[in-house]
Amino acid sequence: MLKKQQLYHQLKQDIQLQHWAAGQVLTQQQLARHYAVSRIVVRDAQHALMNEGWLVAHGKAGMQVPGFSAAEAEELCMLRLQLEPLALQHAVTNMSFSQLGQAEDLLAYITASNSLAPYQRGELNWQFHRILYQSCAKPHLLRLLAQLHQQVARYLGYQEQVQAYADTSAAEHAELLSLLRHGNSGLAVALLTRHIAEAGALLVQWLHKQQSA
Amino acid sequence: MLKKQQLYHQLKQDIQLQHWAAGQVLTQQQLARHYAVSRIVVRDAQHALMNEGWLVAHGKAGMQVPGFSAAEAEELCMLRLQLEPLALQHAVTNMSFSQLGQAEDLLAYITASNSLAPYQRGELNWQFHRILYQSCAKPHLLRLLAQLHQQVARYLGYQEQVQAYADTSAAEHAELLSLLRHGNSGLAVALLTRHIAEAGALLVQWLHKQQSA
DNA sequence: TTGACATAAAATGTATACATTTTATATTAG
DNA sequence: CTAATATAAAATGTATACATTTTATGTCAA
Repeated sequence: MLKKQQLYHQLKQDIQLQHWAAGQVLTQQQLARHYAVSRIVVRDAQHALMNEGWLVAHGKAGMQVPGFSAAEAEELCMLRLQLEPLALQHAVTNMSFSQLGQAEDLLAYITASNSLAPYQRGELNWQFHRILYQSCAKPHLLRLLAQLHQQVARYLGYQEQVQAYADTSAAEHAELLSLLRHGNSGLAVALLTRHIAEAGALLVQWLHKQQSA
Repeated sequence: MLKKQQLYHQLKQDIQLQHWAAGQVLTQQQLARHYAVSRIVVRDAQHALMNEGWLVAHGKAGMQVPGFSAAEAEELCMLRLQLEPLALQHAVTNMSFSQLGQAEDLLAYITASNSLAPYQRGELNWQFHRILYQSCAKPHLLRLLAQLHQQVARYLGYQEQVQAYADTSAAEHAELLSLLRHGNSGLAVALLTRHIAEAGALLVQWLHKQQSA
């Protein structure tokens, strides 16, 4: 049941795994034949993925698989940098210990599971951040951030070094939680800012190297 | 032809004109019967409007017409405040005189047409701002801003005082263009910030009065 | 009366069929 | 040979029909 969700996830995964190459134009019929579902389902999945940046409109017919660019990654990182510290700032005043606990559980789970696909790791990472921002009580801000992370996620399958960075990231996450638990919100926001900038810089740098190779 | 676009605009307008009241749940069948189109078309229009905040998901079936709240307006304004000065900052370095000219033409048109519906006025206002931001070369930022303005637009039909504020707004727009034309980007960004904050404060204040009445 | 359960009604998801638009192909006039 | 145009192929938009899920209704036992 719920073929729409199924196809949505399948198609997203296949794009990430480069089963459909960047630049390729995917038509409704093509996908409907390939996945053996009706075009209606394909249409819905395509629209959903377009809203999340996994596909881009291509003239009148078909949708195109977008490529990767350092400039885009840099833009996405800049937007995160502009919005996430703000979210945390508004969230700290209402944050509960139960939320901190949730975040700690998730962090423990992430560090424990050492064989995650980049996609899953990215998703869990976003869930961790979202727990921290949740209590900011700004639904639109949270929605924009969710979108941004969706689009960043597109790059994660690409980024081999995620593994190497995972330890640093987890350590910073732990420190962030510690600062929040002790009510040191100023330092927490500063650390978060540095954390996002760092991850973004690594990704952008890596993309530049790829591009020149 | 293109019934989808037609229904999309019609439904959006009918929501803004409160033909469909806030809180009401709109089902596919209901709308399909009312507008005499197929449910497929309704589905597409509903999804598009949901992505823009004109409708919100309502459990498993139907979509709900959202209400208005000062808190939401304040949030939207805060996000504009956080992102638009940034967009202008990145845009000024690449801005061309032809773009400034476009903006001036649009401003002249807006001030000349004195009998615009709130909806049209809001749309033109966004187009003016977008011209200024265009050359920032940050497609995702521009997309987020377009979304934000879409959602702010929902409040414009509501705001009677828009007429009174129109003159102030136009004057500030003119001053903004003047500053940009003379390369005074620092002051331009500062003015833009004040401009957005001002408009937001007025709207929020007005909503609070409405709420208490 | 209340609550659980069976049943009917209604709404949405999905597939197929048809209409329209777009795109590619081939043909012909210049 | 080029360019414009007519024509065929393919893709999307839209409507209808069917399947599944959800929601409301009503009955019956405790």
